[in-house]
Amino acid sequence: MASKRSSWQRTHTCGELTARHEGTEVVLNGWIENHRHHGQILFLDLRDRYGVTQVFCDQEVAGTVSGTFETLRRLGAEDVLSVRGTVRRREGDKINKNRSTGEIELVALQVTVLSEAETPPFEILDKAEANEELRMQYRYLDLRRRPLQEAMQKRARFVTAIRNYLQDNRFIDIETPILTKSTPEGARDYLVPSRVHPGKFFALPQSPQIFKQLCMVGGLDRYYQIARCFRDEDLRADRQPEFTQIDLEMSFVEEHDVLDMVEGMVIHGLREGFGIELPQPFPRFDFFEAMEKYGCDKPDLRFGMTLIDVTELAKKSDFKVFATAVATGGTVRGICAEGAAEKFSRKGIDELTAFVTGLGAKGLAWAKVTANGVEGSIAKFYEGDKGKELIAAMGGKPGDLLLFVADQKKIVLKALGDLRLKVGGILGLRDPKVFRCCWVLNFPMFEYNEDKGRWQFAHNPFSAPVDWDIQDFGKDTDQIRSRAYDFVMNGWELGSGSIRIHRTELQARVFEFLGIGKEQQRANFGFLLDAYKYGGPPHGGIALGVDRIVTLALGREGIRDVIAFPKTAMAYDLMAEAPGSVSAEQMAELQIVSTAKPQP
RNA sequence: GGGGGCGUAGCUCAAUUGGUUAGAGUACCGGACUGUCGAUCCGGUGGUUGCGGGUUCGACCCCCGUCGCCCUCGCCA
Repeated sequence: MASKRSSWQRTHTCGELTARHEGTEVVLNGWIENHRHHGQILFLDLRDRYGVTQVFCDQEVAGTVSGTFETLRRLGAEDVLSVRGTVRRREGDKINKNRSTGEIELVALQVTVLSEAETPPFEILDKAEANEELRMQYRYLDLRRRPLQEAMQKRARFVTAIRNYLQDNRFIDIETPILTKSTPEGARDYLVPSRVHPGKFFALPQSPQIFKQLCMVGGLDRYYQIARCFRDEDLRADRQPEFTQIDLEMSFVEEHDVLDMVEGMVIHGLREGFGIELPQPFPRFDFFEAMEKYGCDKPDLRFGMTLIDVTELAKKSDFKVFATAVATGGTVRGICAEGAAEKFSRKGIDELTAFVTGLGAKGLAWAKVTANGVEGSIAKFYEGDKGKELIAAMGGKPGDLLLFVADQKKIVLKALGDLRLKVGGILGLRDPKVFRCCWVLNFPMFEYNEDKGRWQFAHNPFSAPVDWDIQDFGKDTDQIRSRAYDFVMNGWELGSGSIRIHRTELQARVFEFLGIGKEQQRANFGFLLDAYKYGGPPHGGIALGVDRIVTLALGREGIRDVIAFPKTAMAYDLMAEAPGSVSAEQMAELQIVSTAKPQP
């Protein structure tokens, strides 16, 4: 092995040399991170993926090849270097305690300049000082920064752990088409023109959904894929036009089979990938339960402060706002912020009030719990026993802050759900180093689209209803539940799945109910409906967003921070300058004409 | 598609609210320096103030348009 190594090639990495290598002769390769010149001696910090090692050079050291000092003297940041030298132990205050390699340095004997670098457009520092636009344009330089290196390494470790777990559980890694068919439901598709079928287009998959279900019909029994998905919608900090899912599907299962399997997978993946230990089991909430307790369908379980219904108490209240809300069919609910009375001044509460009114609430009623009762905006309506009754209902104790919203239920849940997160954030209860997972089950099957004036899928066209034998989807439509579930961590929706409809007849009736006619069914999903005619097994699965999981696990700002080559919010690749123009010949070959106005 | 923020030296920012030669730190270049570790000290190079137009005696600053980046609502079955 050693004989195959060229003289300039590294024997060690920049992260592994320690005091036990003292006296050995080694070769390191890496980038110059920093250089410090002192006349007769100089120091360099040499960086690679594994760490940073200080290189020392003295004009007069025995064994130094002539010219070594002069070469190092003229080099600068980001030049790529091979250094042969001797490992020397550092003593006393020469030790750098901030580095794993800080107890040694490499005394340079001979150097080879592997590549000289122009002054980079921004400095390669752990803390990103250059703006993100510039860093995306020179992403290959940004990738040299330790936070990105860490993200890429841990992401890979996480994905590998997931693969191992699924492999060990008899899942088969199956590739599904990237060139597939557009379906009008759901997100906007990315399209690819076909040359040999002029005027026809492939679509890039929004997810491998249909194909994984066909894998079940195909008897593959347990499928998984680390799958790239594409959606042409406007972007956010947590959305990219292409993103990665852990996609899986299982045959002959019920909800708990999928949930148990995925729970084990997530625990294994976060442990192996990031050293995170998740508390088990993950609580499982019914959709309506989650809405009632947390005011949202993706509860952040890092703290309590659940929504409490005080409608019964409000009914008999002298406080008109409460009484009126109840009398007009509304509800009154509140949250109890433990020990928060001191932390919110009148001005602070005014800000919370502005926050909830911005969400559609008419106002925010508040009360600080004291030893004697309550004080605050509603105190005069809650003197004596009434106040004690309210405090008891809210589970309050002296020093707590009670916040109430009275309105129609939908508004109350939204306002308090968001307020809970905001107050929790202000009180420091949303620690990014704490991780709490849960499941939300039995989502409504349909939701009413006001604009289009019709019902549509709330989740996924293939999710089975809780009641297999349901006959009429038009009756109490908003009460119909599907066997859909979401995986949630720290208030982020990280995965979504369901038990599927595996019977042609039921699937056809769901489509019909939504006004998707026979012809359209055939055109869009014909092959899936056909497949079920030939024996589709009961099955279900889930897809989890890899980018979001990694972002959360590493405590990063957005998913761009864990994607090697991300795009901007305008779905543009600043580095590759994609999308770009194509030649008239290419357009002609595809029989495509652009109607876009030429850009100056 | 709507709302908000930002755009000044390679990079990060400032410029007394419209005033005369647009500054600082850092990077870079040169010099000094035998123990630094974001070295220090001395000196130097570096500007189409995103772009186009307008108002004004005078514009980084005000107005209109435009481009780009970020956040957000809509959207994302």
